[in-house]
Amino acid sequence: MKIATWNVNSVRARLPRLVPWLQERQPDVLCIQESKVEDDLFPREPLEDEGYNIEVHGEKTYNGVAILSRYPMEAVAKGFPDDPPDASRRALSCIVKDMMILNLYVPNGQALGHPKYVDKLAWLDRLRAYLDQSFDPREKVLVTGDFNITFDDRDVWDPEGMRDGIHCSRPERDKLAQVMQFGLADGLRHFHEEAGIYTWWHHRGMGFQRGQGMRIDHFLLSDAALRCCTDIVVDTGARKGRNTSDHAPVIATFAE
DNA sequence: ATGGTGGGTTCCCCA
Repeated sequence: MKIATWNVNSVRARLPRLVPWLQERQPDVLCIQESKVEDDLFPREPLEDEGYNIEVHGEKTYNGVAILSRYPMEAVAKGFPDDPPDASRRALSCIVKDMMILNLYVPNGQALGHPKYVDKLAWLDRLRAYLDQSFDPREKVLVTGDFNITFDDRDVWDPEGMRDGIHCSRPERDKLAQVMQFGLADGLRHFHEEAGIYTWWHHRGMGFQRGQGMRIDHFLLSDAALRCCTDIVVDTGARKGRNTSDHAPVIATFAE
């Protein structure tokens, strides 16, 4: 089974890249972030035509998550249990086969000290509480999406310049570590230790062409999920050329 | 120190 995550930066704008990518890579499940569309305007038909069931939790203009799955999705849950009705749409979970999947779009945070940064840290506390409340670390649990946080210097093209920058600061990394302590491992690092594996590059200033990126899209796996995972790779090919997202997809493969 | 690009739907916000 192949499970992928991709911040598409608008699912409607990305359709001309997304549909051929699905045909080429044939993931069984795709977790989408930044769909940027209300649920009743989500482009269901061209994706259903590729053989996917679709669950959405979106909003106008900003944020939004969705899951495409060739297998039935059960126990679908939208947002956090304590979300107010107007909360930004950032979390969507379901069970596929025996895997609990949680798809996240973690707040960006903008800059250290910004009110959005404070919100980001608080949101990560609520994520940990949600895991404690609704997930079982002894089961196969897969938490994926755009975390907007790097783990360490290997994930950053300019670690010195970014030392206290957004996505790299100590408080963000500490909050991510707190989430991991639920019983989750950084899946990609189980297979690939080298520095310079990135999932995001700025659209500005030829970031991708210059190799100026960060690894901020992750697969966090419980022990049981990690045991049946055989590899996790970034599909940098999807970041090449025109009309791309600023993120590349990440693909995890599991033994059946 | 600043700006550069891209998406949405704004007369600017967000990443």
